[in-house]
Amino acid sequence: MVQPMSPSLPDGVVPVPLSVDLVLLTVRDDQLAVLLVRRGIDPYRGRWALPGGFVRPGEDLADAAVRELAEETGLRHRPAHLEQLATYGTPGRDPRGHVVTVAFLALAPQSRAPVAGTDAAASRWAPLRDTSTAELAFDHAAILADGLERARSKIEYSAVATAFCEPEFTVADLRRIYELVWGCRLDPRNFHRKVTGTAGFLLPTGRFTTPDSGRPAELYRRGEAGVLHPAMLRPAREHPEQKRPEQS
Amino acid sequence: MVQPMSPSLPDGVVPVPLSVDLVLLTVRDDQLAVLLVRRGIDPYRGRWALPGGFVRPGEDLADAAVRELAEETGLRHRPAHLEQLATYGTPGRDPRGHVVTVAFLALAPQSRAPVAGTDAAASRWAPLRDTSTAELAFDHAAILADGLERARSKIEYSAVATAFCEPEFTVADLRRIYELVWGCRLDPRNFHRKVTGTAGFLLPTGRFTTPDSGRPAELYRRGEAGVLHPAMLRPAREHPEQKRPEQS
DNA sequence: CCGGATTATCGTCACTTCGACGATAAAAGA
DNA sequence: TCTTTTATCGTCGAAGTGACGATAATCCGG
Repeated sequence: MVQPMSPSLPDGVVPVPLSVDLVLLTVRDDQLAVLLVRRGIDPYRGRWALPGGFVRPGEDLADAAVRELAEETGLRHRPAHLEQLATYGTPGRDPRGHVVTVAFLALAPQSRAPVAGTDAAASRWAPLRDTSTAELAFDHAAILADGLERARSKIEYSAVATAFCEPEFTVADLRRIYELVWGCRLDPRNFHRKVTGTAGFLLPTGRFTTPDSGRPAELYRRGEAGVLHPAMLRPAREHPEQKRPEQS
Repeated sequence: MVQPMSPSLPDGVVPVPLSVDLVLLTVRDDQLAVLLVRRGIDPYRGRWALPGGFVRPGEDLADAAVRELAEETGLRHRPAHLEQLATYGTPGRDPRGHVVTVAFLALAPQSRAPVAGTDAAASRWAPLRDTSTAELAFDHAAILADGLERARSKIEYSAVATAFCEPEFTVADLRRIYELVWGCRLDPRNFHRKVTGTAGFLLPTGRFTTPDSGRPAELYRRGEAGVLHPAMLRPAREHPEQKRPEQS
């Protein structure tokens, strides 16, 4: 019996189909939105799902996520932020058998995330406030909920909220991100004090916006600081009911 | 052509061997320690590694982690805390080919984690302060580092540090956990104020220890609160050099 | 029984940060 | 000029924290 150069796997190991799925969030039309694709094949044909697909042999997980995103939605750019979310392997989550999926959370500004490439009907930005997540394929509603919760908690203590912003943005732009992700209103004066007072968070450019109304605001770029210390405090929910920010 | 009852996978999907690995931490002999097992087969035969093994068909990931822990080390109890850490799938991390592993972080008190069952030489508690992680098999040194960092950050804002403790413990016991996990000294008075002042963190039992020296301390149980708000603050490192707590 | 040693617990105080909110600045438009 | 709008700066009390003094409750050795 010939031994291969590299040791072989133990007997009885049953490999499993492994996929990646993405929760890609952006802010679009003053709403937090998630990218969905319409499934063209069974199971769940015609249903909306998170973009994703199967990992190829020898492919890194994050690479597979970026590749699937490009293939399914034609997005050219890497998302501004990409991190692993969790792995879902509960038996029965896929009717085709024991399929395990590694979910990623991605954040991108609207300018880097136009939906083009494949046909427009196959993918869309779903605003989160009025999307019924119950209709998503597989366990994607749960994955989306986990991704949202990760995003909500992560902007508390890190600077990833800038991943939603264009390269240059105002303090009000950033505040709107926090308000939409958290679903609450923030005091403009305290928010301004917090973000401009944290060393390394924002880099002033010296240039200003020319708004239709109101005083011009200074433009900033992301700073080097990856963490916020102390953390930005999410206002406590007074009531269990979801508080939404008002639309302008 | 006969269609099966459940839809089949697309052509070209190559399944991947999927394993689970555990970073099981405990406090033992006044030191933070991780459970390691000695590999009996190639690759890395004879090297120390994190406990783990391959996921069986139709098996849930967390179940696989608990099963492997029981099989390899004879631990009878579920760890007091078990959470998914991350999934590692970089090509080349396993010389046998493209093996993807889902890592878990587990915390347990020493009383629930004696190493027995299989032979003693096959598993051991490795104290973290003087263990060379460079000798671990596969990419387990990186997984261990990620698990440690997760534990360090998670005890800041959650009550999982009590997972290291016996059912009843003193404030000093809990403080020692924080000191060992963070590798620093904490002020006993401020720590006491913090943990007893956070509603729902600790439940007083009314009973007391009978120590060899010093005033008796009250015994507490874990409370219902899963989160600490505001968070317990980890002292800032003044210097990049690692500060270790002194031994008694 | 009386200090000393040891550890637990309570108090104090200066400092920082935060939430609430008033005041001012810089633009557009009437 | 006056109002509107938005951005930015200031102020004040409440709460949390780090540093550390004071007290309490147990040992042990005289």
